[in-house]
Amino acid sequence: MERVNFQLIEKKWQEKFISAKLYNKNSKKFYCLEMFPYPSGKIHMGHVRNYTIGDVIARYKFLKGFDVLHPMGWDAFGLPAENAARENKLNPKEWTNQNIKTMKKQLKMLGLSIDWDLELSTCDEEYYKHQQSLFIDFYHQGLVSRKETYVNWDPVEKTVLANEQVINGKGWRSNAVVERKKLSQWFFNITKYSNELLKDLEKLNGWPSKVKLMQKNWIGKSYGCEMNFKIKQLSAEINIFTTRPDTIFGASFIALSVDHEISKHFKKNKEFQNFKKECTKMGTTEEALANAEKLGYKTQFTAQHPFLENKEIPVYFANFVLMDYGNGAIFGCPAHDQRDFDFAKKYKLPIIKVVSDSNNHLEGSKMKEAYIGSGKMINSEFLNNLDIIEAKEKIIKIIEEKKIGIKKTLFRLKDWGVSRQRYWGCPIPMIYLEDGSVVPVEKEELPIKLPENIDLNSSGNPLENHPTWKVTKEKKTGKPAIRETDTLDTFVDSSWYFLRFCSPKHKDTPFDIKKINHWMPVDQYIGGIEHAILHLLYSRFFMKGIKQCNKSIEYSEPFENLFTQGMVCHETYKNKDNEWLYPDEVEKIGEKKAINLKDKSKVSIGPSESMSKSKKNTVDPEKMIKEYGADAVRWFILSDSPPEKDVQWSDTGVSAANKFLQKIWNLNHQIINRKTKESNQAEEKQFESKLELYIYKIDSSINNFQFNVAIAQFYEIFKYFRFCLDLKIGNKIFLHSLAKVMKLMIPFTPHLALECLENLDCKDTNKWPKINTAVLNEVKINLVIQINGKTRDVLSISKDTDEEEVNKLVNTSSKAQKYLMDKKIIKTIFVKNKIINYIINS
RNA sequence: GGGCAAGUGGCGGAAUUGGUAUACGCGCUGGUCUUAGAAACCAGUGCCGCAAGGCUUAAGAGUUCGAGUCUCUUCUUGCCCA
Repeated sequence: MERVNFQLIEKKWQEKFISAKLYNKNSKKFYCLEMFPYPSGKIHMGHVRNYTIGDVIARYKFLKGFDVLHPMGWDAFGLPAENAARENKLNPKEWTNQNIKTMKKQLKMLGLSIDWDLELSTCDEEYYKHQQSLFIDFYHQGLVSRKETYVNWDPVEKTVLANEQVINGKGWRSNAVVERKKLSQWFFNITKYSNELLKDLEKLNGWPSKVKLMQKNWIGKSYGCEMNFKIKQLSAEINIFTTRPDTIFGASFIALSVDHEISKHFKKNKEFQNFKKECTKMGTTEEALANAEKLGYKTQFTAQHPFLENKEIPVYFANFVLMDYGNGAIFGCPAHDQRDFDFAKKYKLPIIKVVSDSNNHLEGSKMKEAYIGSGKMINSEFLNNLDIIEAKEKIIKIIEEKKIGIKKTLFRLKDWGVSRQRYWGCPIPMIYLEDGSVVPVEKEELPIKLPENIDLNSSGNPLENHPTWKVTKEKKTGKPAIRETDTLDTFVDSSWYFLRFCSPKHKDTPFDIKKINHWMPVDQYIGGIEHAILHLLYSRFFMKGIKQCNKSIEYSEPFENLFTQGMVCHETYKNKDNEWLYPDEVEKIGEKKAINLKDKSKVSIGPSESMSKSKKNTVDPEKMIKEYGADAVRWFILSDSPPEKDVQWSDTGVSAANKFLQKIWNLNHQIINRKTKESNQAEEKQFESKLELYIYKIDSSINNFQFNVAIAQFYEIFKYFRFCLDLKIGNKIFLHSLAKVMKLMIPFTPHLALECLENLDCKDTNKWPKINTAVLNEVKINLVIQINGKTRDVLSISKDTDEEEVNKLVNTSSKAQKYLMDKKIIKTIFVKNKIINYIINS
């Protein structure tokens, strides 16, 4: 058998793929983008899957005649570089650049059709300089502001933690109990676009509905009203917000945030101050608030119920009310809100039922939990008998008429806090003057560079600790100033990189608007589902913000089509001491049995999970490429599962891929050396039309992102080729058909396909074969004969045979006649090209 | 607790969108070749049955000439939000 040396042909073709230009044909554009990687060290199988899928699409579209933009870059800022730098005594920049070098080499080994001339890295001054410029533009447009908010504060690391860095209320690294701390932070005012971000989701027909739903829920539009409550003991009003004004007659307390302005009356109250301190020990996530024990501090104040003259409602401070929700004040209706219910139970407040639950007629005082479903209003004066939606509308109308409140729309979405007390990020281009004012730096001063000599070993903010970096002057006036020492959240870096790719070397401004208007929006964006909310939402916001700054930009949504691929999984292994083992430390000796290679002891096999370093269930792509070849790795990662679902990595699977590709190579040789004695037109025609059918199926499978189905078709095609080798088919037709199929292979296994095509002396390797739809109709189809809905025989007939003809053919089917003999046919159902079903008396 | 998605052989999965269920791959079984193994090739492989045939898409019901696909109920799993 002829065998191919994959190492050799891969090297040969990869040299031609470098800086692959898939454009300049001046035809329709196609921007194919995969989410760029974080340069963590080496590529992992998740990258292999992501970039293989992208490469199939890019190469396919190119062959289909599009001008394809297919760039790659590096999401290069971020905390791991600082941690690694501390451990390895390396500068974060060096560490990052080393990783980029390694990973770039590895990506090239996969044979991707990437135009490396467009490469960018977010930690390059040439990139972040423009990001600082965008920040200043946003600032001038009112899209950036500085606000005081609560953050998760790690008292040991002396830094702010993101929500995902808080694990069980403790810092992920220090393990210290996280505190709630008020800090002045920079924000992007993403909430200014809440409505557009929600509304424009409807335009995104090429997005998975799952992702759109997640974004919709995240933005969380709801409506309710503001309402004023008079405080009896003060000449003051409390302005509350509620989404359930219909439950006003069930109100039994008012709960305030400890930061509500009423708290000024308790400045000297020790008990209250202790309570307030207690509240700061809680995290800020919604989940933390929901799960925490509800605590309150009762004030001496009471509020007048707006509709019940004789009713006064006690006022509490409560730990579950935050200033940034509504106005830091709510009214509590225990019967119909679980948090309020918990609170009322604890402080023995009345529980008044105002919505009837038709299945459960319990008194409020006997309820075990809040009822939050729908129903008719009860105990609610003029709202009685309305359902809750009608009641809500009616009460808001009355509140507005009485001028004690106003209808309001509320979004769950909060402004995007971007300040990070970190070194390895984009410096925020703002300065603080001595008079207390905060101003942006002049654009000609950009980039504000990170200092090279930095101490990362002390706690606190490294830029703040730097002896000289923050000391500066205002350019215009020469007045002394202090730089902002926080850096930007790395999500900012990835919120506009897709724009920079359109003109990555553009000097004076972040991008060449003409280029953007040509290439944008991204026609196909491909990445992990884990970015369904934040990255994609921030990028959508940036696109809208950038459009606000540059009116000549023609697009307000960055990603036309989105594909979210599943993860790569592998079994997990543990040794007898319950420690994780890597797959290559283990030998499998059966389906569910494995031994430790080191000492032959028993290994327990755990469930297959998403590959992660912590569970050591990873395989090294580079090793796999060296062992089986890049084409086999690409082939396997696409073949085993639909791309949107998780895939199980299997060594036997990739080895099978390698064997199959060898067989294709061998078959190519067989066909080149094939000699035909005679040819038969009918057989040739059948051969050609069947191939057309396969080509058609592969084409539509690629279009539908069903790469696993496309690959199954290839297996069938080559099986069919082998079957036809001995038929009376002229070799010219064979060679021509083979070349066609090898072209279809280019997106999947570019090295092998191009090498074979070269051997076949095929010149136009940049064109997808044209599908001959006329031939498709000449293929024989299978028509099923059913009797009483059960399949009894199958007819192989030409397309569009009519009922009369089919009936005649049924008469020749002995299998069918067995059931039809001596029986009366009551009814016949005939569906052209599909089925004939006879209903008989049985 | 709410929302969404999904459940098909030993395993990964396919099914022209209501028309032959189990394509294709892995694994397994038998055979050819070989001193032997590996590789390669050929055949078989949902379940019951010697066979004819019957049964089968998480479970149950319904609509239909016909349901993996549509509707309802139940169960299970995954993801997101709480």
